[in-house]
Amino acid sequence: MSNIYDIAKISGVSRSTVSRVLNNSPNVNEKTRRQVLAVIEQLGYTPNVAARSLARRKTYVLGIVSDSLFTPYSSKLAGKIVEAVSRTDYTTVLCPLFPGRSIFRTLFGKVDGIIELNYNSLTVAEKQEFIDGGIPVVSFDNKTSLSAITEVSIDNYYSSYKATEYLIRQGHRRIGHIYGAPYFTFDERLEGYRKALEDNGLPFREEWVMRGDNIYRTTYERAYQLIGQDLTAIFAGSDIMALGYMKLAAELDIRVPEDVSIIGFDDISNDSYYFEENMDITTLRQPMGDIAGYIVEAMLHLLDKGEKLPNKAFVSELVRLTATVRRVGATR
Amino acid sequence: MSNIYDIAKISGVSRSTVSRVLNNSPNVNEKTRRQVLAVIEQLGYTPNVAARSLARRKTYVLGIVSDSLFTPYSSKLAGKIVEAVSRTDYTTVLCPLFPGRSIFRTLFGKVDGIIELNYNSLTVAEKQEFIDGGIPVVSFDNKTSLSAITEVSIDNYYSSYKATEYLIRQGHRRIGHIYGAPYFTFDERLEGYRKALEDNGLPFREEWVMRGDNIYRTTYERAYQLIGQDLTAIFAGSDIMALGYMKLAAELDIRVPEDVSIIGFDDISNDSYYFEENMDITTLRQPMGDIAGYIVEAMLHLLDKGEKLPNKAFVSELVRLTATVRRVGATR
DNA sequence: TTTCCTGTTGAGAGCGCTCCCCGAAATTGC
DNA sequence: GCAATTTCGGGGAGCGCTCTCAACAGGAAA
Repeated sequence: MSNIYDIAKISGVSRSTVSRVLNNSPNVNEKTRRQVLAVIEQLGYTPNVAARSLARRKTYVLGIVSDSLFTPYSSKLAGKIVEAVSRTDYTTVLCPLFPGRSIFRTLFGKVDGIIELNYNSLTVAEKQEFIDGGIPVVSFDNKTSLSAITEVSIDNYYSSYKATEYLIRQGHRRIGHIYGAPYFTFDERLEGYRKALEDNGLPFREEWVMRGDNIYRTTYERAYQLIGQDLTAIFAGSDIMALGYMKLAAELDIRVPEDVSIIGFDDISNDSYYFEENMDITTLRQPMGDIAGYIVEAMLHLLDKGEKLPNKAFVSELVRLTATVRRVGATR
Repeated sequence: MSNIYDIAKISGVSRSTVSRVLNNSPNVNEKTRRQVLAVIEQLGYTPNVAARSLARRKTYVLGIVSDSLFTPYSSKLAGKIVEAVSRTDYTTVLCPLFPGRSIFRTLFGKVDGIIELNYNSLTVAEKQEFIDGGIPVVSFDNKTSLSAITEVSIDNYYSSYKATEYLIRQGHRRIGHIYGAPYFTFDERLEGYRKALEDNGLPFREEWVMRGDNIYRTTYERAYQLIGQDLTAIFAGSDIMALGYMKLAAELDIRVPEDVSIIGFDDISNDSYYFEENMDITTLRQPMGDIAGYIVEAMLHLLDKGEKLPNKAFVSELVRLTATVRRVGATR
């Protein structure tokens, strides 16, 4: 491994100049810069991270904290974040949460910033501890309203509004909803549904809203409540509930989408081994790449400029899944 | 953040002694050690990783390389590995594979060791490059037979043997198999099945082996081949194929396990949102925790002692999944 | 008593980089 | 043509640690 001295010697400048080139300082002659750059390229030199960290008193590590990192949804987002971060000077480290041990103590001095992925992975007190310790926090899917934190989320309300409106535009008048669980995500989805009906002069009817629990099986078992209502469309708070409903529909020879149109939420088509190719369902897909990009951007702003980017809620994209959906082909 | 000087000053010794305590060197008086330790504990001091790395010329980072890290199976294993590593002095970093950029060049100098997760995530040449560069490699589910690499895998052969034997013990005589794809994993599973039959005096019959492709839908479509054979049990090369078979069986009013017993492979019950509670199926579950543990142990041996631990193949555990299987309750 | 251990401790140098400060060279203004 | 700037490059110190080497007790051996 070559170091900054080698580069300096070969290119005939001092190590200070090399350092300036590395950190593209403006105070270096264009010719000198090119010279040094050439040598760096030729030797395949990369700055030693440890030395740099030590000198700059920064770790260049971002911690990704999540209480359920290895679920399909989280891991997909985590993957995108890792990828986005790897294009910067930073690296990421996934921090499993160990009960009992203070997360702040384990991480303080080891990371420059914290990215929190799932709802309430960290308590408000823990987040505050990081902020007080000078470690910026960016949260996904959390609503703590700590002013120092950039909060990134899904615009459940507007996404649901759009979905419902889409159904209305298709001519549907009797649209049901499957509510997930008393949790802000599902509340917002319900609200979007309600508002869209209202804005389009359609009544919101309690008996058209099935109170579910975001579980496939239970939804299937209780979906008869909705069947009797003679609905022409269902907007489900999540894909798994949409699938639960569809299972019952299939048994009753109710065809989708001929007899009833379905819109789900979250796009699990890539996660489920079980997704049927002959299904025809529309879902709201989160723009994971954009979300990850914004999370990282917000973190860099906090880190480099000490400046908070505004909170942002991403609107999900309405996508139709038909026989063309791809399935995870993994062996196991 | 306090440093080694602070600790030294407060406990009235030199920083060398503190360093010795930190690295529990034997050459330090028991009383002094306790004194220093007390101060460390009191101040909540943690050694600066960057400084240590710089001085020791080690990064204390292990790279996890995988071409499909964020699939349920891989991420589960990755999670266990991250957890196991976090109990050591090392940390892990997930390395997304960027086509075009040499993985060696991106990682050299940044990691002390490489853990390769999926089959052929790295080419043999790439692995060799790491080894030549002094970076040890531990591979999961790879069979390159590079002598420097500790290869950890599933004992597909013996696991399948056990599963088939289990069926035979249950009294089954007409046992079919669903083969996944021309890939060593499935070849070994087929072999185990064949050998178990043979050892128990049962004939291996080509028409009882369905040549599948490890895809749910396709398996469902082709499973009729097996139905006509009047089999009493099926050993499927993977759970998704088992499920595909079961779908057809259900349509034909063939009950599981009353009419036909099924054993799958890999235990996707925790991954699939769709797993039915009223299913009754047996599967071969990989001992992920043990596997991760051994991978990390092997890596530490390579790192600390420069000594390769033997390759190891883990036998899967035969588990019966019934209504009690837990489903991932995640919202999305 | 002197010498030699052995156990324990301290001091120095250095890991590879950044950043501050200062001087030399190049450029500008008069 | 000379002084005043500006631009550019070099050297020193230091980030927090480890590691080698030397030193210094105090006890055992001679």
